Amino acid sequence: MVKITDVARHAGVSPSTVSYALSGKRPISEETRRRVEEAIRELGYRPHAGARALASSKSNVLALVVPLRAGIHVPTVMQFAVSVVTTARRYDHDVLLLTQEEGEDGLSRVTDTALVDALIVMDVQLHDPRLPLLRSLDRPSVMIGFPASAEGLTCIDLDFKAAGEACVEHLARLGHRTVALVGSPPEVYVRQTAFAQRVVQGFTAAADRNGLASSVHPCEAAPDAAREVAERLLREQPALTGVVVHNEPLLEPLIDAFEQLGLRVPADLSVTAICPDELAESPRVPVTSVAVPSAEVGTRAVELLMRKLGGADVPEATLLAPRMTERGSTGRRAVA
Amino acid sequence: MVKITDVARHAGVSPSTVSYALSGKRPISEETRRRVEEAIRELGYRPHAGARALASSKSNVLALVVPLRAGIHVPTVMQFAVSVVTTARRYDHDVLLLTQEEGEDGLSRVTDTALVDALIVMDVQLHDPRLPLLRSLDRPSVMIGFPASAEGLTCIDLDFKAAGEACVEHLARLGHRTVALVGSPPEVYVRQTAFAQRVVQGFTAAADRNGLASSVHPCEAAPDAAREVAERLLREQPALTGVVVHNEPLLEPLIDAFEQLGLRVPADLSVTAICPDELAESPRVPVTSVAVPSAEVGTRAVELLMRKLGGADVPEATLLAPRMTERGSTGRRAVA
DNA sequence: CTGAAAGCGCTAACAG
DNA sequence: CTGTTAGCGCTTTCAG
Repeated sequence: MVKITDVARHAGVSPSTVSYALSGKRPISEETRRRVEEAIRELGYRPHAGARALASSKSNVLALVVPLRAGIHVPTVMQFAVSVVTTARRYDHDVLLLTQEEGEDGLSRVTDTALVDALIVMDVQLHDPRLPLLRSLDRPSVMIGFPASAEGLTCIDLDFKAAGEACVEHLARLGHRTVALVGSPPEVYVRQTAFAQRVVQGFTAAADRNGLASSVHPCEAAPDAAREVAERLLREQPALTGVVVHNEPLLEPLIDAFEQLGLRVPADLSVTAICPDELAESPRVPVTSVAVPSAEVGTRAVELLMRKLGGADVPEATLLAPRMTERGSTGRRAVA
Repeated sequence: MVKITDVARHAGVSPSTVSYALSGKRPISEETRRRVEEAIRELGYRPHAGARALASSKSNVLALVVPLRAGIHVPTVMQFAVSVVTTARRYDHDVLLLTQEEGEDGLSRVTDTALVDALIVMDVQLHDPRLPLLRSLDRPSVMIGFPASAEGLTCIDLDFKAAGEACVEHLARLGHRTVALVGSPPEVYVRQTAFAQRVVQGFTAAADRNGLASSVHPCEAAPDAAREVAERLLREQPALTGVVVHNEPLLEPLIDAFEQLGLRVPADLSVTAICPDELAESPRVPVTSVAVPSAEVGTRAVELLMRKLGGADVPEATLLAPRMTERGSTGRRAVA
């Protein structure tokens, strides 16, 4: 293995000069830098990560905790993870993958052993048991999602309340008077995952504000459930002309179910969704939707973390404004 | 930070004794071990990962390279990753997540810097550009999938050829005489991803062996494509009564398409698939399938790696035997 | 069965 | 602008 002393000797300088040439933490003359760089190239030198971590108290590794549980949309998690890795690399960091399963012990383990410098935690609950731990840790963290109190922590996510509102406002503008929200599976609400509830809040508030009749339906992510909820909606709200779907796997089955029940989208029924853009684009009738911007959330989360690692202050809460794209699934309410 | 010397002092022993108590690399008296363990507990000691890595030349971290490209089934990748992390933890290892995007440089970076002890590489191509690198690396690796030559490397995957055969044998046993394979998107074949081609080989060989008429249809993973290919199949092979689907996202849309074309499954058409079990279970008609056992592959990959890290020899190729589960989508051919 | 001590390879004062 | 040097915290000979 070629080490820093080898490079130093080869370049005719001291090890510290090589180190500084690499880190840029002190000025190096043009000529010296050139010689060092050449020696590094010629010898194929790579600093030893462990030695670096030991000497500098920085591992340049971030931990990413991914959820496993029911009701989370796997491709979204994956896209998020990839975006975290990609962005972390731009800041010369790597990413250690942890599962939710390891729980709080996992978090303290990787921080206490100095394996990682900072943490990104996904799928945060309103009263997440990890909150006290994250507060007490000496290392910075960023949470995806919003707990009941973000005091002393840093959170980021799509503004799901505004997303719910945006969908309803859009439907209201198109003249719809009766709307329904088909939401996440019941267990998601029971766990008090903030984002699901915030969609409901936004949906309901906007409906009330606009004088729309509205109802909310948590729903399992199975095709049968789609059929069921579609039937129930038509039975209970015959005047229904606008639907907001916040349940990724259900989007297509639900549209199918409505069409099989004789409703044309968007002629008879306008459908909007809160979901990743790719998903909204794929159904036969592309769906007007508010994007769940996983990649952007991942990028921004890493950026926040980097600023914290740099000692900067960052806002406790970062809400990404919803971005709605009109596609073919919404239209003006047909006047009876 | 509490360090090993603190623990040693607290327990009235030397640092090396603490180290050995922790690693078990030399015998420790009952009494001493007790005192050390208590000191560790009382002080909340955690060994510094970097210091360990430096002193022992072992980071206890594995790299996992995940693919990003089109045509791969994201939930499968995710499930695999989770199983790798979970299994790695059982062996006291962590997992560093790398994207395919980083390419060969990424691999050499994490090994040269001694960030990781070993590598797991997914989505291996027949003539994967990373093969020479993996061979030259001084650290063990395991590849998911099979390249043209596994000489000097270690590979593991489902035996896709046998899987293709199993599907056809099953259909043949049920009396079907004309079968078709709806395969992965064309780009997957173009990239020469071995698994896709091996399914074709197995499918074709078994069909020929059983005297069945057969055809193969690579297919985009879009619902429209499902409709198209369904129509084409019926047009070109009117006698078709058995279909093998090796294209996860297409499974449901394809069944829908057949049914919309007036074919009942399994009364008129038997459908089998090669896909994760969860996917086969979810359609209205649960699908007889050969499981793509991502979790098992992940577990086994880590186990292979651990054996290699332990200096043991492992087979170059590990083919997991296909496991078929009969569900509702296949039946005896109706005699005309 | 245990201890002393020499590094592992790098960073960051400190000194010039 | 550069060099010297003292650690960072742990593992592992070597010695007993």
